[in-house]
Amino acid sequence: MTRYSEIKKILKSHKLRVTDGRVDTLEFFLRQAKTLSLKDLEKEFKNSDRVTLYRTLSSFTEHGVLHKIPDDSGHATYGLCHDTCSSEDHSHDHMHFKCNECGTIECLEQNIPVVKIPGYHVKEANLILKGICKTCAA
Amino acid sequence: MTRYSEIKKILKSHKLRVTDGRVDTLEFFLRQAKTLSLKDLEKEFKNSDRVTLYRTLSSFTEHGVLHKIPDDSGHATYGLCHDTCSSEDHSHDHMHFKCNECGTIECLEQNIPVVKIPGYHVKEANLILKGICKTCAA
DNA sequence: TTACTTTTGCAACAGTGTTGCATATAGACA
DNA sequence: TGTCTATATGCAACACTGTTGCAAAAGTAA
Repeated sequence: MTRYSEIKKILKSHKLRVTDGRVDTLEFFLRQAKTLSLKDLEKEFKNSDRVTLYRTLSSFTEHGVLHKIPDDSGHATYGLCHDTCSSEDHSHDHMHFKCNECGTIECLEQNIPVVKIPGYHVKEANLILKGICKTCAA
Repeated sequence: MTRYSEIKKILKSHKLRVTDGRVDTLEFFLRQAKTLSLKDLEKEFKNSDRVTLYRTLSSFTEHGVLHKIPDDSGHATYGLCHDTCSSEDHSHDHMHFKCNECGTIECLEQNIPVVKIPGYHVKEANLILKGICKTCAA
C-alpha cells in the first residue's frame, strides 16, 4: 500500500473529501509525528492559503483526525488522534508536555488523574506539563 | 485601617509605585475576589487606556501580586496571589476551574499532583478543569 | 458527463497582545 | 516644600491569530 493510498483511506474513513491540500497536510502530520500549529503548516506550505490551512485543521479536528491541544500561549497546536477517534467519539485524556527549549508540544501516554471537587461537575481536564523534553535534556 | 491604605500597603510591599490606576485595579480584584481578564478591567474602567491596564496586569504579575492563569482560549486571566508571593518567589501549584456556563475561572485549593516522566525534566504543571461550577450547578 | 455539494482562495475584519515615544506623575532627597 | 529622576501613563500604531462571507474551483455520486 502506498503512502498516498493510505492517507486517502484515512481521510475517507473520517468522511473527509480527498483534496490535494488535505493529503499534503495529513502526510506532513504523519511524517513529522509531532504536534503542529497553523504557523508550522504555513511555513511548510508557503503556497497554500492561510485560511485553507486553518479550515483543514478545523475539519480534521471536527472529524477526529486531529485533536486540538489547549496551549496557554494562545497558539493552538494540533496532534494526531488515536485511530479510534471519529467525529462521534473523540476523547482524549492524556496529558501534554511543552518543552521550554525547543517549544515542541508532545502527547504523553499517561492519562490525567481524575479530580473530584465537591459541588462541581468536572467534565474535562487539561494538564500541560512544562520543562525540558527528552530530546533537549539528552 | 482604611481600604485605601491597605491597598497602598500591598502595592508598596511588592515594590510597586502607588498610582490611581493601580489602586483602582487592585481594589477591583480584592472586591471581586475572583479571576479577571484584561477585558473585565476594560469594562470596569472605561476611561482607562487599554494599554495601561495591560501594563498594570503585567507589572502586578511580575511583582507577585497576581498570577497569570494559562487559558486555552488565548484570553489571559489573572488571579490574586497568596500573600507570600513576591517577584522573587512566585509559585503556584494549585489547579484552576473554568465554568462552561458562566465562564468564570476559579483558583482551587487543591494542588496539582506531581507527575514524573522518565527522561523529562518537569518544571511546571498547569491543570485546568472544565465543567459546571458550584454556583451554576446549584 | 452532469449535477450537486464541498472546498478553496481572496478580501476583509475583530480581538488580544505588544512596542515606542512624548508627556505626566510618583517618590526620593536636598 | 521644591526639585530631580525614574517610572507610569496615554496615544498611535502594528503583528498575529482566529474568523467569516462569497464567488470560483474541485470533488463526488448518479
